[in-house]
Amino acid sequence: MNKRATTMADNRARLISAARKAFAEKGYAAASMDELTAAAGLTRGALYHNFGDKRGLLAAVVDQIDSDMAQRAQQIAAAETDSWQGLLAEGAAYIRMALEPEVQRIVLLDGPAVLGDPSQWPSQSSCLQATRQKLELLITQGVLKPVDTEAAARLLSGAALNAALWIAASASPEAVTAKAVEAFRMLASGLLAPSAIK
Amino acid sequence: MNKRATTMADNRARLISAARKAFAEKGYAAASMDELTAAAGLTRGALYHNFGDKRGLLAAVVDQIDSDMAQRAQQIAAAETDSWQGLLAEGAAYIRMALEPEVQRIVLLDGPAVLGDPSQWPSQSSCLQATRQKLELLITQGVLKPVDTEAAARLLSGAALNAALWIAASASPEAVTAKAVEAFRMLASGLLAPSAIK
DNA sequence: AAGCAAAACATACGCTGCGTATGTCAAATT
DNA sequence: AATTTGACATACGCAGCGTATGTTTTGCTT
Repeated sequence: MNKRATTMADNRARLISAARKAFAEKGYAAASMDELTAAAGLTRGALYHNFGDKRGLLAAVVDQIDSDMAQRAQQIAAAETDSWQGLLAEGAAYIRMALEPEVQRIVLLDGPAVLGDPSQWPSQSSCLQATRQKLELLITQGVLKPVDTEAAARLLSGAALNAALWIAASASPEAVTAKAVEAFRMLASGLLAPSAIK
Repeated sequence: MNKRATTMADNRARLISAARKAFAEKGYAAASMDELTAAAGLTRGALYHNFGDKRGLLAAVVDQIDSDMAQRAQQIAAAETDSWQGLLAEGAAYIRMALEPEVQRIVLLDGPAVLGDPSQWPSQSSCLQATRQKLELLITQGVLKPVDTEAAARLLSGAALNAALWIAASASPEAVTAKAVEAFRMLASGLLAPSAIK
């Protein structure tokens, strides 16, 4: 195999890894590219060659974290047999994931501010796509009212996001998480078809 | 009256006004303080004397816009006789207000990224407070289930925010706004007490 | 196998922009 | 009227991004 390609892939991975730490700890604006690359054992030369600019690096980092999140959510949702319970579990999972500094600081705060609307990202915000598919399934099953799935997925993810910001800023994360998850379930139940209400 | 105080208040107002424009058009990070102050007929000296630093200016701008929003929402909600309809109208109003560049770019994107959680702002995010009070009223009236009002207000505002980001990035804002408002109403109806469901 | 071309990364430079330290002038106080 | 206070301007230093240029290793060609 190509030695060039492997070392380059390795360097990219190390830069992204260092960026995840730096962006999560200092925030995008305060993260120094010199420190970042030095921590990865490289210089800014490697950075601008691989990612174009600082924004490009953030985009790569966001893409990676977003993929991780979607994968984890997939597993959690798959554990539920009922699709409706799966949706609720997924929402709760997103709220909890959003408590991690990497997710919150990078994906939820700096990401939209620097890169723009999440749905326009190359990853297309995998999380959004996943919940949307789940909603479509539930509608065909007659569990939900025939709502616009993109709209519902957007609002639900937005609700989860703000819940996370709230929890992260609160003094007692556990208690607040419980409240947030309950409120999330209540809001989501507004999508239920009349026949599906227990 | 003091001449010092009046001119100082005037200068503060002019700086905030110029900042609203610059931050909305270029974003917080890309807005130059030299250009900003020059546009207001002043220099950076006035800025650092009045607001401490760039963040301080953003905080002042956010505070002003947030107050404006709350006031406008108050009027809109007051036009509705039914409290429940008032809540829905207020939500729709927030979604529409969030389409304005000043609100979206400054309050919803850069604000949280630079200043942190909105509920910790000096204005305490007036919008959040307003919806929360409305929710409390509706619960005492028996219209809503006894949900935690802070949680519900947070998630609702989060949903409205993401709806706005979605609309702003879309090609046909009108059509998307209709979908978003409908989904918002559906989610909010999840808070309704069983007896209040028509 | 040897030389060549290309690419990955390092080094060096310039420019922008924030924050601060110092200066100045008007206004309020006495 | 003199003095002091304070609002704002001017001047400086420093950090950090992006780019232009240099260097070395790799992979291909003949």
